[in-house]
Amino acid sequence: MLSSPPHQPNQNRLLAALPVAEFERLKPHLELVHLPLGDVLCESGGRLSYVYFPISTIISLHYILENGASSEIAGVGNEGMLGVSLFMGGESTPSWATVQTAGHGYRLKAALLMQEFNQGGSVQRLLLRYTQALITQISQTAVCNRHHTIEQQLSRWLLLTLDRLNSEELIMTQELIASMLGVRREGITEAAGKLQQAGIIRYRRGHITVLDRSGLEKHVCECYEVVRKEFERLIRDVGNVR
Amino acid sequence: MLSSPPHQPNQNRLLAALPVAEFERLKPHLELVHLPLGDVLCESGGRLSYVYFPISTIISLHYILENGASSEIAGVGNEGMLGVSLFMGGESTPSWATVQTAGHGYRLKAALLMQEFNQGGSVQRLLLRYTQALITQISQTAVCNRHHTIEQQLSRWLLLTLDRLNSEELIMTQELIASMLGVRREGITEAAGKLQQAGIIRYRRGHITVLDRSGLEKHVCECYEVVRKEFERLIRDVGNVR
DNA sequence: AGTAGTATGTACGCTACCGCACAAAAATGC
DNA sequence: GCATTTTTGTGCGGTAGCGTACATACTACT
Repeated sequence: MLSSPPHQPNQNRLLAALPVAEFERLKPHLELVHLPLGDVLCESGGRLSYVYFPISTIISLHYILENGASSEIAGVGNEGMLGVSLFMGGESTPSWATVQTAGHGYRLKAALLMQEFNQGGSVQRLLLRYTQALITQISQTAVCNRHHTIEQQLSRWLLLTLDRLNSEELIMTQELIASMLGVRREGITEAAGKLQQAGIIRYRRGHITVLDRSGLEKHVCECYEVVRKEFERLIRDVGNVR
Repeated sequence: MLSSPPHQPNQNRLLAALPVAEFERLKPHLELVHLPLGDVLCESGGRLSYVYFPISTIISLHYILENGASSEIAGVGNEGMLGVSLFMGGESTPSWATVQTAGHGYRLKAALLMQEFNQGGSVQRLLLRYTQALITQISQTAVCNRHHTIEQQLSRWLLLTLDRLNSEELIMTQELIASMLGVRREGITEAAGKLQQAGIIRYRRGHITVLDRSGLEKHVCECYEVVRKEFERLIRDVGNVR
């Protein structure tokens, strides 16, 4: 691996949406970190000492059931942050947070975020709007789990993941995708096989390349678009908030 | 129907959890309303002019898909409120809100709630904690949809509904329950039949009576308990918030 | 180059749930 | 009381996805 690409806090869309004054105030406290695949940032019921603003990493929020089964409820990429339960007042959640795609992000001491949040104003407004977008994502996951096929769900998941990366290629085994969607690995093999035969994706041992994004958009269920639009609506420049 | 039972704002646990000063300030503005079954309080993308604090009514938050299929993502009873999107800053959500159980509740002009919320302090803290509990409920619904049987989900749904009512009897057709859970009506007939044979419930045309609550608790998946505990933890007296 | 380990492909029987069709029973209205 | 409507019961073929088992192929290590 050659030298890392340059990272800047404003590559996180949430941070970038902050007014200049607040952004500059937070900036000196933002610490660039690399998050390796599979890293557990928060266990069920655990407390975060930092909040994370992904740049090139994706963090998965998921549940693990008593029988060992698991499901992702939402993902967090450069459009968002990990740690909303802090300012929501619960301090912990029953979900887990693990690194789904290795990469960089900025972290910020929880206490500092709370300090900003409690001043009200733009930071608070923005974080709450982001949280609402997260609620939409979780809700849509619930509905999609109920009514759509694995192939549709895989398409949704791929598009959402793609939107969070600048690349067309994801480092991701079928096993891992399966555990995100809460289905069998074989189910992903089959669905991915269909997408590959349609010329939409190509994959090889842990690497999935999307060849035809618009083809994927034709395969996906409505859930993708609902989530995407809601993020667009809710986390544009906070100055636009009436 | 004889005279209605007396209703008091503090029968809503969220209102009851407010400090006295804030409660008294809101009280004169709370308006008792009766909500009939099926009433649509908010369509997808619509805005609320009031927020609602259920007493004996239950409001269902649900999605309707393009193909007409639907699923509940969460319910709102006397433990909560309808309208979190207002203070979350989004003003609308892609979900619908309809009355699942007819009954009474208090409503409050959206502007007045916003005024209280924006003062920060206890009201804000409590509402955000409630919103986090709502997120847990939605998340657990997503996971439950994926991994548990109709019988388990029905049990979960019955218990959550019972907790919101003072009665052991729900006015509810199997058709309606099916559309909440996003499954076929026949699936509910079958699952309910099993519960009836086990002596746990009894039903007749739109009335379901729970005979053996602890039996139901043995049938249910873990999802019920996770949601219940999280509500307990998050919306006890707001004075307990550290 | 050979080997161990990991990732993917495939097959087969099984189950939960679906979609549909229709019968039976209970409530409602006239 | 009788007809209509609504709700619930039941049956049947179809299917998506599961659990299991095992084969194949790619990668990495020595």
